[in-house]
Amino acid sequence: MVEKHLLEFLEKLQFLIAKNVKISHYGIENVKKICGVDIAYKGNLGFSVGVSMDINSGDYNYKSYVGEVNFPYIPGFLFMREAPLMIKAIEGLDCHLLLVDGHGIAHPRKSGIAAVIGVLLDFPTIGVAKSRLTGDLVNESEITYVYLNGEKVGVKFGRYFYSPGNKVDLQDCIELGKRGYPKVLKIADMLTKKIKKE
DNA sequence: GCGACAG
DNA sequence: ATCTTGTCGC
Repeated sequence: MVEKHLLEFLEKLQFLIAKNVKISHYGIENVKKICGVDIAYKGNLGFSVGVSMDINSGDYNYKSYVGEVNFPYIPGFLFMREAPLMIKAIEGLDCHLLLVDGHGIAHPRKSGIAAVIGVLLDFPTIGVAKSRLTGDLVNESEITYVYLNGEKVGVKFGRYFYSPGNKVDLQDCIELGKRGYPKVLKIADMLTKKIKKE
């Protein structure tokens, strides 16, 4: 159980993170090496894996980190549960764009886990989620956007949601979404479950 | 009060 | 996320 005053405090931090999110076009068509991070659990143990992949060759290498996780999952505060271990797993990896399992600014306070990690590391990030957290879906010329308070904060391709974390824009998310679910995240997810079995 | 609710 | 076999569908 997490006290109300702590969540209110965390909300203040999220507003500060959101204020520091930089939305600008990155141009992911030029990205050669991309990273992805995910986590799997076994009780209170979290197994996070960060993968760095060469877009052209498909070659990749990864780093993992195991640690105890006690903060509960609370919609809107996922970062408190997963960001610490995710950051540990990806530090040192070589790439210029990081994909995070979860939302970016498609969040009630525009501070999803991909935005938090992007701002803390001052690095380009895009959030890729398997389901909706907030916002309304609106179709506009072949594309499904996620609207929050009259603003486009993400897009949906297939069954996945893509939203800016930091230093990228909606166009980058659209270009990523068009490629289908990122292989680097699929590999991270696979390694994450494999490692927890050992 | 009721429904929604990333992983 | 995780607990879990076979099974319906593209």
